[in-house]
Amino acid sequence: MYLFPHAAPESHAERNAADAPGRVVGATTVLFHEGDHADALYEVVTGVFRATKVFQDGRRQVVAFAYPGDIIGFGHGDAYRFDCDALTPARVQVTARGDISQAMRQRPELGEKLLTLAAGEIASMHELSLLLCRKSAMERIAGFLLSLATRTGKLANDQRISLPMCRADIADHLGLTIETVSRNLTKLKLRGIIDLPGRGNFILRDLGRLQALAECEAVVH
Amino acid sequence: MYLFPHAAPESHAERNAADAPGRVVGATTVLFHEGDHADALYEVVTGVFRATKVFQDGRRQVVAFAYPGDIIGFGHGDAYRFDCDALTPARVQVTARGDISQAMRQRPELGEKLLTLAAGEIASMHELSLLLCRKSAMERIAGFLLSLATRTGKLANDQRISLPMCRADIADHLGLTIETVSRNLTKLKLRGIIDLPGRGNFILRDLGRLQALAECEAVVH
DNA sequence: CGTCGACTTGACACCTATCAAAGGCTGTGG
DNA sequence: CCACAGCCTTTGATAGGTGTCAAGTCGACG
Repeated sequence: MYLFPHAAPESHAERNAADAPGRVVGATTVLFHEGDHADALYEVVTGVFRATKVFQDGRRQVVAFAYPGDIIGFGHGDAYRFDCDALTPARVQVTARGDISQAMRQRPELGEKLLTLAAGEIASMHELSLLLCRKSAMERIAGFLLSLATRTGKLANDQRISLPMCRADIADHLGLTIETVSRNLTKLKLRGIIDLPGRGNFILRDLGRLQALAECEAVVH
Repeated sequence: MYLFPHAAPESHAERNAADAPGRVVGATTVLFHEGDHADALYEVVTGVFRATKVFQDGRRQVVAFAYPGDIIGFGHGDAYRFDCDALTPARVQVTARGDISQAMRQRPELGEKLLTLAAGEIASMHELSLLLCRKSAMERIAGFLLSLATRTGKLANDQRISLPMCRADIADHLGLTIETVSRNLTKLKLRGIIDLPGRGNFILRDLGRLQALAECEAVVH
């Protein structure tokens, strides 16, 4: 289940005996800030994380949402390129970079595994760029909801799916505004394609029509 | 200079004795199609390649342009996820996946190098998603021109920079239309920020103002 | 010189951003 | 338990940007 079950010694500075299955963090906990020395990889065990890039003029982009099984920390040089914090209470497996290099020398097959994981990250970034190139807001939002359903393993009708991110996060992820996101979600609800039973959730009602709106294969990973 | 100088035996099916520094291909040569069995990595030595994803409804996205030093073929599973062809005459170093696995077992440090390259690919996909999230067409186009200047090592005024892709490629890369790309390039020319001396080239005239346009919105009609 | 494709330019409609205000949920304090 | 404050979300009106359709220009090539 874990990427490096033995790679990180208990004596590591960021560990303590209590968090055996990984480090436990609360919602809003910051894993790292842009510019921090990029010295670790994080494997999400439970919960959802958010990676955000803030521009000088105050605009924001949510580069990615990380779900259990995702690795956070690829694609940075010496310093992290964006901020990362937890949207929900969560658990992460932290592995120092040095430990990874060492482990790879001892277990060469680990390199291939890591490369596969990095390839998965590249694939999901491809998916995001495909989403962002869609011209209409409805296509992007439909595609986004489908990717959430897929990643949570609930790609079926009448499943309650968690929506841990706020409208602003969705908007900044898709290059839209809060209002446009809200309007289109309402439209989907009025058409009977989804339900919005309360904050933080939605329910798929007509998967087929949602896929038709997204109008492409909704393959994530 | 090359990633795997010894990894691929001369007897490999896709090799012949004539292409010592890599395989030579002409413009419009197709490296692979979407759906092909993904059995190789390609390192661009010279020339420019284009990775395109075509949707059922005929719309197209140019996922990436690959310049010398870039690796093509990360981020696919068993089958390639998009098409890839050459925009110019080019040379590529082809390495079979099997050779890579084998080489990694023999030289563990190669795994780290590959991982670094994959990280670079992830970083450039992040850049693309940042571009695509910009709301205005001018910001995206300015950012795209700057990335071209950077990648060709000509990030300075009065340098002639090759623009091997057509307007449609740029448009499909940035989620815009041909007309919008054309109009904004013309606007940049009228403002004296770039020159368009002929097809397939542009010249940076005012790097500072182009960077200002890419970073934030300063629209003067 | 003529044809063809790529590019440019123009007119208009639609979609989305923007500005504004109201509604609803949540947590806190009385 | 209720009232209130604050934030998130929804909804409305408007304007501007970009897509769409259409025509015209430029350059390459036979």
